[in-house]
Amino acid sequence: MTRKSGDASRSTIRDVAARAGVSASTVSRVLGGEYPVSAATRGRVMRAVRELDYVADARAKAIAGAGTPTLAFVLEDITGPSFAHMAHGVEREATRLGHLCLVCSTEGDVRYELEFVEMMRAQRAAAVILVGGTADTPEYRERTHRMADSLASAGSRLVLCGRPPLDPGAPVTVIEYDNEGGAYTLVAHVLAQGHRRVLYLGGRADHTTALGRERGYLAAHRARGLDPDPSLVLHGDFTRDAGHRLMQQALKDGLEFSAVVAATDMVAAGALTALHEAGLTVPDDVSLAGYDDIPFARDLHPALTTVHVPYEELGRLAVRTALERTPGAPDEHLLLGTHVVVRDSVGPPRAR
Amino acid sequence: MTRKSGDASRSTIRDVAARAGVSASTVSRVLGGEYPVSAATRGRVMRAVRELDYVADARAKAIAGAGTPTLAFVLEDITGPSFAHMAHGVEREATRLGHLCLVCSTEGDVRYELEFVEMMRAQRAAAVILVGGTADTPEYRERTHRMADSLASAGSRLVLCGRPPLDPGAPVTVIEYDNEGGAYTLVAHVLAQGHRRVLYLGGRADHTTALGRERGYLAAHRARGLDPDPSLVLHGDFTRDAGHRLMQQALKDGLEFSAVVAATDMVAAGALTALHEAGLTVPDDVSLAGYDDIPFARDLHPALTTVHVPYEELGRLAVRTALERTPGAPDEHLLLGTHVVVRDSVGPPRAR
DNA sequence: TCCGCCATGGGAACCGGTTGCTACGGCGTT
DNA sequence: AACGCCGTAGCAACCGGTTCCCATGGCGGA
Repeated sequence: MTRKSGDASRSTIRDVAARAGVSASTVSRVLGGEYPVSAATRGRVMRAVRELDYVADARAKAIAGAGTPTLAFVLEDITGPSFAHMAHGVEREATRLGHLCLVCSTEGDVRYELEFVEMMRAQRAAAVILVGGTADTPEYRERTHRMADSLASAGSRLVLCGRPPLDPGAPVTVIEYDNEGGAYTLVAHVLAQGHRRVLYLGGRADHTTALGRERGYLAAHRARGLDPDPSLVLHGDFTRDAGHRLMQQALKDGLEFSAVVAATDMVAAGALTALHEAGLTVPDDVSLAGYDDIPFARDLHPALTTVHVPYEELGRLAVRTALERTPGAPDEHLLLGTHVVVRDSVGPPRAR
Repeated sequence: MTRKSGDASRSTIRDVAARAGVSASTVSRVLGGEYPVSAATRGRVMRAVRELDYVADARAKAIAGAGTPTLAFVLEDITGPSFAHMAHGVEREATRLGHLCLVCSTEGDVRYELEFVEMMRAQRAAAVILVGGTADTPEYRERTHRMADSLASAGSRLVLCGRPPLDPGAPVTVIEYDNEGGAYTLVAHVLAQGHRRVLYLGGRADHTTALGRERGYLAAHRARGLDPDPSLVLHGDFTRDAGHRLMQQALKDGLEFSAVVAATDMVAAGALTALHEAGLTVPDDVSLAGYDDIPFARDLHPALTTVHVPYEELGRLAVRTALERTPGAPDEHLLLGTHVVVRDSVGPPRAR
């Protein structure tokens, strides 16, 4: 059992003090660096620190007022590319600003969200960031509003990142992107090619992100004086499997359409495979578009026309905005723009 | 400024005690739930808690011995699909076991790793999990060995997840998968189709993961009595862009090969696009294989033959093994199996 | 040579909790 | 009616730090 030297499970500041022959306050000051300490004393202390391999307990520091601030983010599933990019932005900016990051995923079970936020409040997180869309229900709004109040009254802050605002009055920072606008532009582009029956492969029917995109889909139709056939909007979730399944079903049901807009690049990928499997070619037989512009999108064949969303920037802004906020200030609400990336998966409909 | 009720920035247990007309210890006991308290007292305390919207400071609890344990993981970039899946496994298992998760990403800058681990040690994390491969240098091994000792002597534990062990003697838990074996089987499969010149699109030349796969590539050749042409192994990183660039370059340089094995599905995706752009078809003109089996792989066209790695399981095992470990026990080293999933991107070479 | 100041280090209170030990009061026994 | 027990709540010590405030000692200046 000859471990380096400090084999006592954990040494405290008093152990260091004893070994250096000084008081605990002196050790604290040496480590703090702000207070004048003689070179000799500093040397003795540092040696003791090294010999004991001592690191001050961050929790004790925190409680005493010093200590690294912490920030928390909650998302549904880190595995989804858009979530991952937002998380990445959050994490990068947080560590740039010297914050630690706590993370939880809810696996889509909305009840966990409440629980997690409560834990984060107990951790005295400087901000709690809810990343990505969610199922929107009156109960959700009310619950989340309460969380926002709780957090605010504890000097913390609730941030909605990639999720629409709650009812006005909730003390929240909102960083979202123009979800509906992106879909609108994308679908307008598809319609401009001459398509009249475009299938929409949506996410869950009550999901804020899916709904926003669906609204854009509908608005683009109406703007052209078109009345979209309700039977052309299908719901699933945001996975490639959902896209695959939905597309197969639509084909099997003999739905009539000349273009497909998927709620997500992932969904589009699954749909594309189903199309291929059915012997259809894109975009000659049917056009296909996605949403998110994940790196993979250009490697599909044909390269996927999609909407670019600045996910990472979204995450960065979420933390920056929340952390730099002055307590009295009005609630911020940022709306980032999106743009469609035209690649090869959308073309004119086959002449009939 | 009429916020709910507790607009004082944060209420302490003593505030609650005062409001309920009891002592702080009583409040603690009511909240703890283990100690007998009369119904009347409990009621008064709970009311005060509700009115003040009180939550006990988790850091203070932790320092006092109660408190939620924490676990930390460090990875290069959450944005990579394989990292994301491991992270997901870690996070899920950690919360299942009632642990909080701290996360840091190093952005490939290995120096951060040390810094982060030190912070995690200060946080008294129950375990620190290093997720994914890394650049392997003598300095890295020595540094990491020291981290392991530090952590061990503080009652914590260093876990290597998806990364090979250090020199024996380092107190580490290692959960890795058969990186080399997977590559061996995959390349053997490619060679069995009759290919003799297969291009290897590798990651960074000193990266443990890239190297393991490269070893498998070489071993498979040798097992067949083949001596692979060194000019056929190219290095980049694990992104689709690297795959795209490397493939373009190889084509431009007039390298001769009938199959391509990419270090990663991402790399394969970029390579596939470059191949398409050059007017080549897969697998008729050239075969292509990847590694990782990310969900997207089957949506490439043709569907990608690749090696499946149980990433999520890897993450889960990392935390379970580390947390369930009994202090005296010998160091664990788990090696998970991989298997190749045969899809449509590998075929016999074109008859010449 | 004496005085006073400043540099330096220690003591103790405090951060916000938990918990062992003790004291008190009400109840059931005999 | 007196005794004793038990259920309940409070005091105080402690977790591991930080920091305010004060004491001490060495030095320079007059």
